[in-house]
Amino acid sequence: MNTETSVPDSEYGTGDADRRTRLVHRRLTDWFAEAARELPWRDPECSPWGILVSEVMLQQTPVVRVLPLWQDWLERWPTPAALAAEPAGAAVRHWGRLGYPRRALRLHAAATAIVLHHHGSVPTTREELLALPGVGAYTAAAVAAFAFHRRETVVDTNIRRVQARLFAGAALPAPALTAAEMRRAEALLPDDDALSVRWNAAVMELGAVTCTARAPACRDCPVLDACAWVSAGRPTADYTPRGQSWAGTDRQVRGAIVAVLRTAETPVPRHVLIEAPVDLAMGEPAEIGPLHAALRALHGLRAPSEQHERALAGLLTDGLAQETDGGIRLPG
DNA sequence: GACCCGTGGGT
DNA sequence: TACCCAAGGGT
Repeated sequence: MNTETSVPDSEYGTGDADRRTRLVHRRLTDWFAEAARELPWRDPECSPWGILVSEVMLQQTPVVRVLPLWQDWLERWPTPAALAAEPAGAAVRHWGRLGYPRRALRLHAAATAIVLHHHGSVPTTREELLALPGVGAYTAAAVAAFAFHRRETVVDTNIRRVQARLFAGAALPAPALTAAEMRRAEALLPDDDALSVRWNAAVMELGAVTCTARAPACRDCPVLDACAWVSAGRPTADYTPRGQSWAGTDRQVRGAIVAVLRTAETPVPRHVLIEAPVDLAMGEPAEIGPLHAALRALHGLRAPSEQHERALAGLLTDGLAQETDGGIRLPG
């Protein structure tokens, strides 16, 4: 262990945290200091806006797919004001295939709110952040902690899983976040502001790269000897997660429709979206345009146009699409 | 609390 | 192949 990156005992405080907790604090923050991935939003020069954008993009989306989009996004819209100056449809268009395009809509709305209510600067407190569209309990705490160095109880899926294993001896956390988990996370949070930020980042990182859901790399774990789950013989989870259905669902159709709208230069006639051929021949991806690629995604759906009608109606209701004289397009 | 919301890579 | 999973949020 690199003692140069080790945190002095004094920084851990002498409060009620017991010896084991302090040991885990030190092990994980030391491990993080040397093993952390160099992600651009972790750069000390990264703006709070850059961090907020990263947190929204990372909601339910792996880092590797966020990286290129985050770079493009920040170059195009380096400030909340820059994004707010554009129509919401531009945000959805440049969201690309990141998934959950409503996040782009909400990020645009958040940028607008930041301009209107915060003079264009990302607010610094958890409460203010929580009021922004698309910012929930996790994201508000994460931005307050990582952008503004505040002591916040950050609880994401990684932290939940690590703590379930390390302290509860369970393979997986409960299906939904519980009050008990929140209390445990609060109790584990180091008193010191700066250390608490590192702690949050470290636990999250451990869950992301080592203490993973599927095949945890316990060999590489810096707190292996303190892990209750390992001590218990790594018992399996006492429930089976419900899979996310997709094939044949409205979500699939919505995704295909938005994919068409995203690449369309002009409004798309309604009938093109509703009566998309379900038996469109499969072609070489390099030989077909984005429009056809999206339509191809509809292949295999037994869904009649009724489902397309429903999906489109949902998109219009959600503000992801608008109807004009010429047809359907992204919101203006 | 249950359910819905996209997309693609790993196993 | 089919299923699991990913720095969640909103209703």
